Amino acid sequence: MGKRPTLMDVAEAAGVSRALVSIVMRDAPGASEATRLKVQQAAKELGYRPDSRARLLRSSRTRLLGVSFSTSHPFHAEIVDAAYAGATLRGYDIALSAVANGRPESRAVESLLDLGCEALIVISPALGEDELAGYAARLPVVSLLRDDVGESLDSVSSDDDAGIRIALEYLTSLGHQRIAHVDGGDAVSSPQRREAFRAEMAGRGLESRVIPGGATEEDGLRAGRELLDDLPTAVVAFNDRCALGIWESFRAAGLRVPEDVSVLGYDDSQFARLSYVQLSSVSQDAPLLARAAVDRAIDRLEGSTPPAHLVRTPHLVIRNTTGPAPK
Amino acid sequence: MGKRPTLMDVAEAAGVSRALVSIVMRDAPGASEATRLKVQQAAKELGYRPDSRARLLRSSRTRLLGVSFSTSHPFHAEIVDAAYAGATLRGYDIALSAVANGRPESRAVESLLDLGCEALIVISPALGEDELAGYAARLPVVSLLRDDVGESLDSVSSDDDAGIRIALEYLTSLGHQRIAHVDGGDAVSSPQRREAFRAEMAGRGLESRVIPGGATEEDGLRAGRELLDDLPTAVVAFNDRCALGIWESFRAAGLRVPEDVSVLGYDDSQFARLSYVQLSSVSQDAPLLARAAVDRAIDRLEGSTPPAHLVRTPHLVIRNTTGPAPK
DNA sequence: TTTGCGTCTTAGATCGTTCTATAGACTGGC
DNA sequence: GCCAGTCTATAGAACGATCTAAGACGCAAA
Repeated sequence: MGKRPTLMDVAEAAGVSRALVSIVMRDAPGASEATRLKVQQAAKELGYRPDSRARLLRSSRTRLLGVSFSTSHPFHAEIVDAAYAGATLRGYDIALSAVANGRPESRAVESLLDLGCEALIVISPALGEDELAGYAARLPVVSLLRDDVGESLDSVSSDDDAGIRIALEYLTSLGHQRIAHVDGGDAVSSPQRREAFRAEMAGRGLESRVIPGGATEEDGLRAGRELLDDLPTAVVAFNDRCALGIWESFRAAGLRVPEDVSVLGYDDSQFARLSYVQLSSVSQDAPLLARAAVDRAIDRLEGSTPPAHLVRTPHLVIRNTTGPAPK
Repeated sequence: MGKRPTLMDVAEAAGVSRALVSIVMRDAPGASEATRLKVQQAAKELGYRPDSRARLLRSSRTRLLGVSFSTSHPFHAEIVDAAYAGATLRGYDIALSAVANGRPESRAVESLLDLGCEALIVISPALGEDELAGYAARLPVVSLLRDDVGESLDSVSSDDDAGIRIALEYLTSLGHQRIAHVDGGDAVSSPQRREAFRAEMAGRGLESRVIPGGATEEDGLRAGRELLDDLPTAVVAFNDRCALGIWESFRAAGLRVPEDVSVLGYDDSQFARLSYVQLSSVSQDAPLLARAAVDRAIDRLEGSTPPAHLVRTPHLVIRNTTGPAPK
């Protein structure tokens, strides 16, 4: 297990100075084509890789974006995926830190800070507004999927009001009047969507019915059973997983979806897209949100724009679980 | 956006030298209780956090374990979760790198290398044996969930032969004779499980039937439809997601599970555990595997044990999708 | 007073980079 | 044939920590 080669080793092998090797490795101007080749050759032979710790330490810019995500939320993985793409496109790199069992968000964020990230993207932060502001005083922080984070942070989120509105426009246009909402319990965007549902229903002169739910299939299942007593013609779920639970409870009761009752999800997650599921859903478009968050972080870093709260409008993806209201 | 405070700043604030602050921050011997308190106080007031880049650069040991995982595989998230726990328990930290869309495994691994990780844990590596060996020549590499990686790497995997054997022991004990296997297509452990199935069935004097499948619900759905023509009494799926697809296809055809046909999954993933799913499954116990991989990496690092191939025996989790063979 | 020996503290080198300033080596214009 | 201007190459100081070796101090023994 030999030591890894350093700039110095390459310099000696190529018969030039350290600085010149550095110049070549960074593709910086100041080296002739001939020496460039010679150095690159030597570097390749030694299997040299620049030590990012040393590199990051010296250069004031690290070009590192920190992303904290949760292992228990598959949706986050889609975002991480898109964030990588967006960052490399703009010449930045991404450092990942997970919120896991026994590893609180604060720990995840701090480890990113120690790594020397220049900006932070926190997905669905559960931290308090004060703590977030504390971090935001030191570097640009973008909250993804949550917007009530105070004025010192950026946020990129999806317009829940619009999402619910679109959903209800669609359902009422299909003739639905008795529409229920299964909420997300104590999940992050739950209150927002619940209130949007109430307001929107009221605006249409319809009676709103809200059942306590949650973010998982289990929660949906429970809520769905509760709905059976007095079946609505359509249900708007807090998210897709919840919708699947609701659907399952209907199925178990011998009801057909969408003939007897329509079920609409939220998130347009991979679950919704499965060929045998084909759940109609309100799409937040994770990749788009991720790109927006990355761009926001970099813009804050490079320009001196003030924090902004970006809101994207979701759109409807109609599949097989919604249809005309039963007569 | 003020600069982050350094050791020097703390030293000045506390009226001592840099080195002393370093000693206090590391809890190293060589400082009196009085100065300790004074320094800690000053550090807290300035909001000082040691710069891990500088720290890592100087000290030869980084105590950093690199973990590469895939964003598209929810199962990996469970492993990452457990890996964090295992590493902190032994005083190590974890650096994460994802293989994502447009970010190949080699890139993920190299970024971990640049970060200064002392050992690597690669989950279900898709890299060639040669490339893996190349990395293994420089630092301990543990392959998780794949064991055909050559002699220079460690591997921690689950005994697929035993898993399939346990599954068939169980099913035959319930009276099943006509058992089909839906394989994983070109997924990593697929050939292993397929051959184990063939061998085990042959050993029992039963005719084995193998249907090409895959790792997702879609694949299961397709395979399940194929099975309908000549229905077996039990199906062993490549994994849980595949099993769910199979189940779904049976359901669509009006068949009851497990009364008409038993369906057995593999992985005991979160999907299998869902209350309305309750899929019987062969459990690989992700947390256990993750812990084993972390321990393996650290042992290699600290002792000078040679690479080993650890194999854990999976166990059966019986839920509601398997039952006695129909008469 | 000097020496010796802990304990506490410090200056200075070091890790592998990047960056600034400067030294040489050419060109070309007059 | 000399000076300005460009290009290439180098030395040496950062970056923010750790680590080694040696200095300052107090106190007991010679």
